[in-house]
Amino acid sequence: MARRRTYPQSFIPGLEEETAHIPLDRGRIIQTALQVLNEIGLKELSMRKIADKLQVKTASLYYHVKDKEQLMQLLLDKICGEMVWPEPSLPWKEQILQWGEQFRKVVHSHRDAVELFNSSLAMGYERLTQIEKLYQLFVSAGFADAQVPWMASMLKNYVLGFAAEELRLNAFAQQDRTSNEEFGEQYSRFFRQLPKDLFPNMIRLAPYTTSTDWREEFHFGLHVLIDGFSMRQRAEPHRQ
Amino acid sequence: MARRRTYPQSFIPGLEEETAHIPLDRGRIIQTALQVLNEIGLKELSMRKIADKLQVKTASLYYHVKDKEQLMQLLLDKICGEMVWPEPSLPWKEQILQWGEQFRKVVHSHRDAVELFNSSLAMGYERLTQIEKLYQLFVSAGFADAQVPWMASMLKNYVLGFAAEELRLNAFAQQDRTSNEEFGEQYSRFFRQLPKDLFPNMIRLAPYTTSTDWREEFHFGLHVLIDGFSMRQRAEPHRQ
DNA sequence: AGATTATTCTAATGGTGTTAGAATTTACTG
DNA sequence: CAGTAAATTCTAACACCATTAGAATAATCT
Repeated sequence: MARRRTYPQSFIPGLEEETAHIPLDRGRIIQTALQVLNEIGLKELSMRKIADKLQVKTASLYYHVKDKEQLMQLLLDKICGEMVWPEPSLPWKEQILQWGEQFRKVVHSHRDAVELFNSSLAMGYERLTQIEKLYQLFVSAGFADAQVPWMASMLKNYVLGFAAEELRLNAFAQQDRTSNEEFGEQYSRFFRQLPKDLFPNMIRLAPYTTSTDWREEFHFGLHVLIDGFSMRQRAEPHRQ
Repeated sequence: MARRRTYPQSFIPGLEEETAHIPLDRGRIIQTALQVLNEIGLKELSMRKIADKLQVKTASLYYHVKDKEQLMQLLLDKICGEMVWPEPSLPWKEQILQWGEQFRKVVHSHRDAVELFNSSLAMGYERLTQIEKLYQLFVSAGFADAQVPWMASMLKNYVLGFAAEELRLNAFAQQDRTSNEEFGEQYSRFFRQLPKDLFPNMIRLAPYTTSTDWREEFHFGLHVLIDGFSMRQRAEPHRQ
């Protein structure tokens, strides 16, 4: 019914409707913040830049959001909402593999999402749901109650830690000379210049660390965890 | 030989020697920064506060150090230097246990050391040494070359991820009402107020997550990793 | 139409990392 | 010892940042 504010906009007939300022709300702030995050990264993300993109003064954000910290939590929860769950009818080992892949995918689909995960405790709705489903997975697989949160935490931390390392190396590769033309070359040169008597293993294993197949390494770790878990299974899975 | 600067100091005979300003250098900056870090945490740590504690203007730091980032790297490397290594003659599984305990100890002995580890690639001398020794451990245990860096990375990330969660919960407990009188109470109330139909597992398992024996949980995870690793051992350990 | 509420803006505060260039102290040399 | 060169620290500023109080404006309701 009521027309929204047209405000400090030069009057251009016909265009008036499109360029009219629509009012702020959390959803729009979160959405825009996520957009800016993907463009410039967490380190450069500021309230000012979010407000600028919204064509709004910085202080206006604080009517809809308490802190920058709270906004980051909301961002994180929004990201968690994109998680896709493995089919519960699958064997638990297969479910864990898929859970890991999906989680890694989510983390990768937003710049610096890892640091967002590592900067706060899980309290948002989507994030809690993620944990709940993971608990359900382990419980259905027949693990002891006391160990379920532990294993869930391990799995979550594995994916986050792995993704963090991936991104660190990626960031390092791009920050350096001439984008990423011949990165592996320069990175392995760093290893070769190390004192051979002090770092024999690092130098010998350099080929495996300088150019690794991330996907293969990721699955290797998942299987290590699955094997370690399965040795602590107390009973047959009771499919409910 | 040459006397150091006495500079803008009120002349008190006898005390002159003690209160004389000693010149800056990297070592002293790092040492003081580490001290300030333990007092106020990484989030509050600033160049200004480090300089203040050194009774020096902020800009002076930049003659001895390029960035804040570089200073953080130096801090991290200094911390890594405190690592104590397990005896190589021990069985590899025992070595991994000890390595994990020692690393966790180091991380805990400096406030927010975890975030320091997660904020940069390993390039300092001490940090590289840490990795080298870990590689040596896995190599001696008879693992395939290609897998050694992967397993080392997993182990390192496990300890860091675990410590991060420990500290997050700790920080949350203290930030809240009236220091830490009855934290478990309030934390478990949070779980009880969740919708029972959406988070059945979280609520049922709350007792295990609200008050966990950190040491027991930590060892549980280490053993999970060790078991997972041991299934990929290709040969007998060749004790050199 | 007037009053009330909801939302946004103006303007300021106190913090941050960093730098250029002046001032000063130290080390060296004749 | 005097004078110069180098090493080190300081002054002063810049451009950011998160956050807030209170004025100004828009939306809504009576």
